[in-house]
Amino acid sequence: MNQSSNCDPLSMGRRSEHTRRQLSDLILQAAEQLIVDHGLAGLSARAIARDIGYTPGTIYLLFANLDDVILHVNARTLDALYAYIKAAIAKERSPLRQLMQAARAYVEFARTHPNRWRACFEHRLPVDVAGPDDIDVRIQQLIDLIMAPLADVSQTEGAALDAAAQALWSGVHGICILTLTHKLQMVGGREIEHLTDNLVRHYLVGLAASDASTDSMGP
Amino acid sequence: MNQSSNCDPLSMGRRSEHTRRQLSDLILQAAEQLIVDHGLAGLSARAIARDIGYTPGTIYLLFANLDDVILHVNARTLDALYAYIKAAIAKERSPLRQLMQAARAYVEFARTHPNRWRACFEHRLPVDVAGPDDIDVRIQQLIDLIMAPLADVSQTEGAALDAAAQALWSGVHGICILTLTHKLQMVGGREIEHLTDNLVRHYLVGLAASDASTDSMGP
DNA sequence: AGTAACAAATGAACGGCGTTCAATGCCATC
DNA sequence: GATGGCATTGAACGCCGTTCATTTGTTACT
Repeated sequence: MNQSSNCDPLSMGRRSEHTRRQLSDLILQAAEQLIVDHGLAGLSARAIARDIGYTPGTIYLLFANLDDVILHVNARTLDALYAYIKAAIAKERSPLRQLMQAARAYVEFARTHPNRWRACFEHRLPVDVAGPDDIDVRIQQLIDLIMAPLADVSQTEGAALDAAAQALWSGVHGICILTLTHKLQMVGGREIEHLTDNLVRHYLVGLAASDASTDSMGP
Repeated sequence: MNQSSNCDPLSMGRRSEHTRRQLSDLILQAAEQLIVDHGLAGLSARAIARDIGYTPGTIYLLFANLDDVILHVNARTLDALYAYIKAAIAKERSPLRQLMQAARAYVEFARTHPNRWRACFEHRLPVDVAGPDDIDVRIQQLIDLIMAPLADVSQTEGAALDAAAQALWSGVHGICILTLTHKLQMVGGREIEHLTDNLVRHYLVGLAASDASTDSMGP
């Protein structure tokens, strides 16, 4: 009656040379490699299938559609980005340096993995699903990473702190986007790191100055 | 021998109900409308042809390919954006207010024409043509718009001024991107305008403060 | 051993895409 | 009227995402 035997339920498949989990990983790895090599535009179900030695239909046994695959790849990328920034922050002690290093880590990740990074933000879902999916949650987690040091540096809290974190993070993001897509003419030796430092430093100075003059009335 | 007659060379066409120029405009208008209605993903040669009453092949008599069409639509969009920001700046006198209004105009344009605006930055060319095309030139013109007031406010010039303009403009751009793509959780009543004001104001304060402490030694 | 049951995987098919190009149709001219 | 020649067509190619009836291989039970 019951299917309990000495073989685990995961290997119940008939022709399966791979567990569902293994196959799922294969697909995601192949998809990620295609994105790395040729960008989001280079991703196709047929290309994935070719690379893993299956047919396109197999992908649809494990994922709802290609968007679903992309979402999973992007989730992995954002996890890696999260870990990278977290490590960068952990290396520093002073909140100010933590913020600077976080920004630099973000930029460096985007520059090291341009196609994976861009896929996270270029991928446009169909009109549906306004609800915050996995991706949006992960992006919020990225922003949360800088909340603590930003609170220290700016002496703000609550909504003002949230706003500052979002503004700062968006700003760095904008620099990455425009630089990676070559929309900014980088004349001379000015590099993306300089722009990032410029933005973060001046923003933080201004933020601290504004707080000092409005929030705290002084001791 | 020569084709000179009482009819202008533009109407030499045989079955043509439209001048090449008219037909080109028809195509661009239809393409723009498709982008407005359904985003870049909603654009296709067949859809354009259907809307203007021609066949897909006709498009290729006037444009090299669909990318070429998109490039032209984007150029128009950036021209409109340029005019919009320029008008916003012209309404103000003080450089600081000019910068704030320029940022707000940018945001407002992106919010009013989200699909057209996004098309300018989502469109990814094939690996070729690194050379600065029309689009990049127009983006540089946008940045140039804020150079004069920024020079006033910041008391900087040369490379430092360029860097400040790029950093500030990229920051506002990043806010637009993340907001329009709903990657930022906009909790409470915080809106994109508040974020923009926040970024611009604090950045400018910090920029001016840094200049005062480094560049000019003070009278 | 034989067989029934069943899941894994296939591959053909559908409609749509960008793009090309020989063939067609229309017009101005001779 | 015949002719030359360009504007336009529409069929075709090879790609795409996605679906699903069919096949195939494995297990479980007789």
